Amino acid sequence: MGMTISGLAQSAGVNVETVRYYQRRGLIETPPRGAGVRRYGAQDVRRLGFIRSAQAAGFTLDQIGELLALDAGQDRARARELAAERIAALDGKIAELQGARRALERLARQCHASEEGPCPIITAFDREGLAAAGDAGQPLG
Amino acid sequence: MGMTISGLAQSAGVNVETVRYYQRRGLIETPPRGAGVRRYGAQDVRRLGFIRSAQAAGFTLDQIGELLALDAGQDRARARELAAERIAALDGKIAELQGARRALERLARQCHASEEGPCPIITAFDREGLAAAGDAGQPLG
DNA sequence: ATAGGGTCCGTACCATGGTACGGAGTCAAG
DNA sequence: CTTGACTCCGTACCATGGTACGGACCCTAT
Repeated sequence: MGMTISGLAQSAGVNVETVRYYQRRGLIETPPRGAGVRRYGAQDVRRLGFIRSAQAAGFTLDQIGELLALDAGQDRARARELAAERIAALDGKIAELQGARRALERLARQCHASEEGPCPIITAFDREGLAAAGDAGQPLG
Repeated sequence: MGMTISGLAQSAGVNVETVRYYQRRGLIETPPRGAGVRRYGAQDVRRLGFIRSAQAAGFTLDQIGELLALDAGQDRARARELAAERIAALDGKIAELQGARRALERLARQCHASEEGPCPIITAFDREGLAAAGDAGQPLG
């Protein structure tokens, strides 16, 4: 007769409270109570797994809600649109992090190079910001 | 006699409330009130600029607090440590995002390739997670 | 001296993704 | 039939980085 909420939670390695949170968000359906306690099945396990996978791809819970709705509606165009948006956002974030990484690494190398004078890692932020530490950074806000 | 809080905020392009927030966090010192109103100088402008620059490198406000406490360049070893930690964190995050990006792009291409059957973008999450962009599944609960 | 604007301060609220708590109900075992 | 574990539910709280609001106060110009 199916598992209880703790079994469902365990199947995905999440907290019971997290499952309940997803229910409140409308991502997981809340089955009717069979004699006081709700019972969950393979359907729900898959749905929870879907949510965790989509989260790993960087979708927000709101977007995942939309993906779940698309599944019912067979709207491939919209699914592609969401994927494209996500890819663009990922590209932007990756470039930003790479810029910060390059600048920081350069500063760390400079700091290692000499123990004289003030630390370049600190003075770079102080004087001109990360971007001025080299050719590396983006003009980040 | 220096600028008021709104001048300081403008100098860094931030909200007055943000400056006050940084004061509460202990990142910016709160000067004594001269005749009812606090006055800020070049020191404070630089400090605020420092905070924004370090933020652009992905440091959290807590970490920035520590950088500030390193007293403008005295403890180089700790500064390098913080930078190294940040670089490692950035590397991890970049790899994660790149993985998600690659998987999503592949799914989007598959989805474009045919209009038949269920959308691969959806079924990939459903069946096995992002890593395995395989074939079709049943609709979710 | 009075209107208007800016400042000061506590406090509450926003998004995001949960986590924790307390009381009541329910269920299975002993 | 009681004990202990689990469930249900509302609600409050956590981190993170702010944003907004309202009343009291102060500064400057008219």
